[in-house]
Amino acid sequence: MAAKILIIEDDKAVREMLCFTLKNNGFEIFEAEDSDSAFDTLTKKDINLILLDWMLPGKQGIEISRLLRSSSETKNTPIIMLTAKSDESDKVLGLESGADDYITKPFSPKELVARIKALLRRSAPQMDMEVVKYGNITLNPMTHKVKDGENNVELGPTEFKLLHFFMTHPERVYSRSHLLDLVWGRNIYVEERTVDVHILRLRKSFSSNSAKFIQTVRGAGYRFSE
Amino acid sequence: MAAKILIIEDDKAVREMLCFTLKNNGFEIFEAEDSDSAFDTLTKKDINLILLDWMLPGKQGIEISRLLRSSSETKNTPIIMLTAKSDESDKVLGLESGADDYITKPFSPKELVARIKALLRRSAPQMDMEVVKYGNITLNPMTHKVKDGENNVELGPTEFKLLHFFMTHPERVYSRSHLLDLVWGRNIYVEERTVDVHILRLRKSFSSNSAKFIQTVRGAGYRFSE
DNA sequence: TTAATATTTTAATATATTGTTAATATATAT
DNA sequence: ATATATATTAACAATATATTAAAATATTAA
Repeated sequence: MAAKILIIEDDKAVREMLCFTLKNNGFEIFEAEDSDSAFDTLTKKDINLILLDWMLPGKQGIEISRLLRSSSETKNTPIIMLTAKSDESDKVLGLESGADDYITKPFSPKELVARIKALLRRSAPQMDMEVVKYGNITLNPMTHKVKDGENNVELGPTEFKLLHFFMTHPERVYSRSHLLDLVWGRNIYVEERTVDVHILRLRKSFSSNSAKFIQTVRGAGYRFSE
Repeated sequence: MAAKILIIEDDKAVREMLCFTLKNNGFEIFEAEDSDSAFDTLTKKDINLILLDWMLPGKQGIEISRLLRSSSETKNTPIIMLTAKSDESDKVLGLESGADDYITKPFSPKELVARIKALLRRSAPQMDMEVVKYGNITLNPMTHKVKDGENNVELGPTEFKLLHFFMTHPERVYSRSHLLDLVWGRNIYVEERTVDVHILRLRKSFSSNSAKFIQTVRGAGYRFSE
């Protein structure tokens, strides 16, 4: 199934160029030239990724980005910012306002497509809203609740994401740096040992019977498995 | 085994800073201040990643990048470009000429290390992720699990690597020093007798029926065979 | 906004596991 | 029987992970 991409860009020429490139690469494209039509499309269509021009008239770019991040509907939809040439402070602002990646005009179609694919790949697990069960553990991504048998388990956001990742990717071993990439995100740079602490907290949150699923594989990383 | 990184940078101060940072993070560093010494090192050493200053005198940066990409030896070696502050057109040029990532000066050591690790991870051989079977033994590199019939077998990192090597290279005798090279890694010095101990531990981990595959070839080394 | 609160990250330290060596025992070949 | 190679054992060195606590960030509520 082709991923659905929404392009928010006021310049018609740029919009059509993007549209052409991305359709050629097998994506399904929706276009919006301003905030209103963007949110209109977002409520009607199930958009997988947003390409957002940072330079929309009247500081709309940053506003849209923040709105997208605060709405539960679009909270996890990846955003790629299109920035005009090399204003570094804009990039920082953009990433801080919730964009997942940025790309600077002019950019090569190849790079754009590569970044889109990378982002879609990365966001795939988070888009999963199915209830997941493993042993006595039940995790409900919709309600954001976790149960260990009959007991509710309180987890911080990171522990929740980590557990969700493990439960949707059981059995195989992930190194600390893989986990940072896959759970924390790719433009985040933290120490590898940080993972250990979150693993510890996850283990502490569960009964020993359930905690035993969270396994250390010495020299390799961690694994969620029986 | 430490990854080998080649730094190509004409400014001695920058080079030494990079060298210091990266050595502190456990990488093995080689330095070159121009194209010639760079290619000299590349032919002699088995370099895993290249840090290339884009701003080398006389457009050398782009030339080196293209040369690296056209030589079969270095075609797949990841390159990170060091660009001076935010010249966007250079970035595009750089990525198109074959660099895998770029980082803009000034950058934080943490970010640099994170990018290097991410790139090494991506270029790391995914090849030996196949499940291997021999007799009753099953080894799964993805899950890092080993079974002897129905029983799970717990192995330390070195025993795991040694068994994996044997299972993917059966029927042939390997001397102790050959095994040290191939399983432990090159330029690591340990006593040959160390191999014996790991062989012993491997044998102890399995039922006698499976352990018999791990065979001593007197005067020659060890062999994994029926 | 600011203060209060919660969470994440880092760093320091403790603990556990694994790796290496060396000493000794056992086996094999001549 | 002797020399040589491998197996076994056990000590301890080197590494990796677990744990704790404090500092840095982010979030929430007033």
